[in-house]
Amino acid sequence: MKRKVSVSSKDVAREAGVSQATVSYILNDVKGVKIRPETRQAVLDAVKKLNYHPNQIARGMKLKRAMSIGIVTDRNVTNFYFMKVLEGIRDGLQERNYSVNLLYNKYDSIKDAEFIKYYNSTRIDGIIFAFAAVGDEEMEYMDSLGIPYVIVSTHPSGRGVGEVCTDHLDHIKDVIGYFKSKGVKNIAYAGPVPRRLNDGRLEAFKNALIHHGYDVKDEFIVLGTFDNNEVCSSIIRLLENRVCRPDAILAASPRFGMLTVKACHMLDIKIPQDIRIVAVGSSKFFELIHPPLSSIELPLYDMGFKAAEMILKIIDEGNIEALSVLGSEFIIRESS
Amino acid sequence: MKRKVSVSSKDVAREAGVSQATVSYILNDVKGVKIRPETRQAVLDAVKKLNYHPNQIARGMKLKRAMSIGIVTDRNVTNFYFMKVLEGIRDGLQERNYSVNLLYNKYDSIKDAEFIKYYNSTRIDGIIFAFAAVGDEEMEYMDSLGIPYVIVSTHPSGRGVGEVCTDHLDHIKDVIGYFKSKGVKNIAYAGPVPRRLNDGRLEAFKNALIHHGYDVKDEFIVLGTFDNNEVCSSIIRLLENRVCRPDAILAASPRFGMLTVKACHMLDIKIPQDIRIVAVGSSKFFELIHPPLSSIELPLYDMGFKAAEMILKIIDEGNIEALSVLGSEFIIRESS
DNA sequence: CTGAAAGCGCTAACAC
DNA sequence: GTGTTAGCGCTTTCAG
Repeated sequence: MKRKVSVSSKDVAREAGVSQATVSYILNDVKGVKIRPETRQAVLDAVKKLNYHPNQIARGMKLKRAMSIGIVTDRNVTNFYFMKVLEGIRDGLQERNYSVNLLYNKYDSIKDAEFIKYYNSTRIDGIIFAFAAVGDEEMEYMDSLGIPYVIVSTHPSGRGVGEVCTDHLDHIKDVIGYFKSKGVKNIAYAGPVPRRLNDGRLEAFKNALIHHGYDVKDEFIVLGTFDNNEVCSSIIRLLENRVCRPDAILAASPRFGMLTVKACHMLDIKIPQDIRIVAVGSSKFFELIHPPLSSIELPLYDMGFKAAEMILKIIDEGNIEALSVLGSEFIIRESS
Repeated sequence: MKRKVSVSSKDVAREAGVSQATVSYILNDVKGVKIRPETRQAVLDAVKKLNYHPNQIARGMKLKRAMSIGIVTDRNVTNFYFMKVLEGIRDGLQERNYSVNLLYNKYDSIKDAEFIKYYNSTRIDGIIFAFAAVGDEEMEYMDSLGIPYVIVSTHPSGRGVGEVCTDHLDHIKDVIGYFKSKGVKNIAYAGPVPRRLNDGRLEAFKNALIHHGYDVKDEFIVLGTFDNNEVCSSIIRLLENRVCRPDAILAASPRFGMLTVKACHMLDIKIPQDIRIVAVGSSKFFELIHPPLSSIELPLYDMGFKAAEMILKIIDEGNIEALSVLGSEFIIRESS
């Protein structure tokens, strides 16, 4: 399918009786160039009359910019997190007329990763990693090539630059405090087996227990896998513990939160009467179950928006902003 | 931040001792041009040595192609549907080296919709609407401009071209048949108030009832809004009906499925002993609740992949393929 | 088989 | 204030 014959700035220039340069000056509001009002008006009229749209590809070529940012994610990312962050990214980039180019994080060697190729071939000007597993090796490689990038993550890498994350772990203390205020005696933890060194959830939990004067008991910590059934069984085992059953559980992710509720349903344990549950993280399904699940909500949209601002700043100015930490919020629903 | 000085095809040509044209021929595998093996090898070596990557922006300019497809969605789309379709689209486009440009479906007048602007300024070569509300007006406008587009939707527009959808409604008959085989007497329906003429869910339900010899009873049809609490209350009212309680429910969407289960939990109704539930649609949360929810699963990934193929075909050949209908599948879990 | 050269639509010195 | 002009990096006739 052929594109309609496109009208170029040359056509506009001819129509308005000025030069191409003048058209460019006016349309891009170039500073330091003064244009007579009637000239400007003539050009604007011509633009409208001819229905002219600057060819961004040509513009990009001249400026050596793609006007596009690659957003890379792992394929198995929690949809909700990613979509929400994406919304923020989108809006942040949109303000500056950058577009979102969706990429996946799949490669054998970083050298032939898709996002590297895209950068090298000028299809994107920078990269935002949204909940993608980026290791030191990757970051060093990108640094060595001078590729602008920003990481948005729940587990900051600790590099302290080009990164946006959240203080959700700090709120675990609030949750434990809340449990305590409700007279809870035994608090359990259900979360994934830590797969990264900087996954601080379990540690934050333990510290919060100690902070509030609870003992840390290993039998109240269940670490689960990718397999939902396995996780569910583990939680059931925890809850069937006859000696001493926990009367509160902190679930380290939305998935573990849902599965904890599921386990309770299976055992006919009443929430929150028999057990209180709070999940770390956001999901729109928390409201769709009974009872609605309390949680530490992440500022996902804002994280995306901030990441967009950051990457553009890096591209424009070359200086990398410090780690940006945005605030999470402990939302009490009916499960706690 | 400045890009590293880029190496161009000119550099490669010089290095290999050939002309730019030859480099282009070799790298693009231009048919009808025979290259001597040693020349080809020399160029390939030079490419590797200089770490050359063709500038896609320049290429796009010459070819009058952005090598990018705009994916537009409503902002409030069900994440899971969209993400799954997106995966398919992504893989389909990737094969042909097209990239995914994410756009939102927000505008006052179609004339200044973002996706129109993107097309006009050569940032995208075509559009895939993924679960976005596109009306006749929009389609006519795009047709008049000759903009290539494809619609992926659960409710086909009936135009019969440039569209991919699924036969999930046909499986409603299977669900009712399944209920019947289990000795179910009263089947209820819970779904959203139809907002589009081509939303055939309720009608498919009624037809399926009749087909299997059930009566259509209005008091067993609950139509809900965006408000989850309202919907839940409506379903509870349905279930508290003393005269005659349904012993099976077809939920017309994942959200309604979840809310139906929630209502049962609130009333302590046992699933599937007291009531059987099946939802229309896909969600990864069906496995995270108790009991796991049976459903008619949509071929989301394949729909996306197909849409990608279709849009590229339209762009390349200008001819629009007929409506493509992909198969859904009734999956029995524990709730039915 | 390979090279020279034109030009896609735009921006940005540099002239006037 | 506005016009002239030289490319950006690529593809593609057209010559040889």
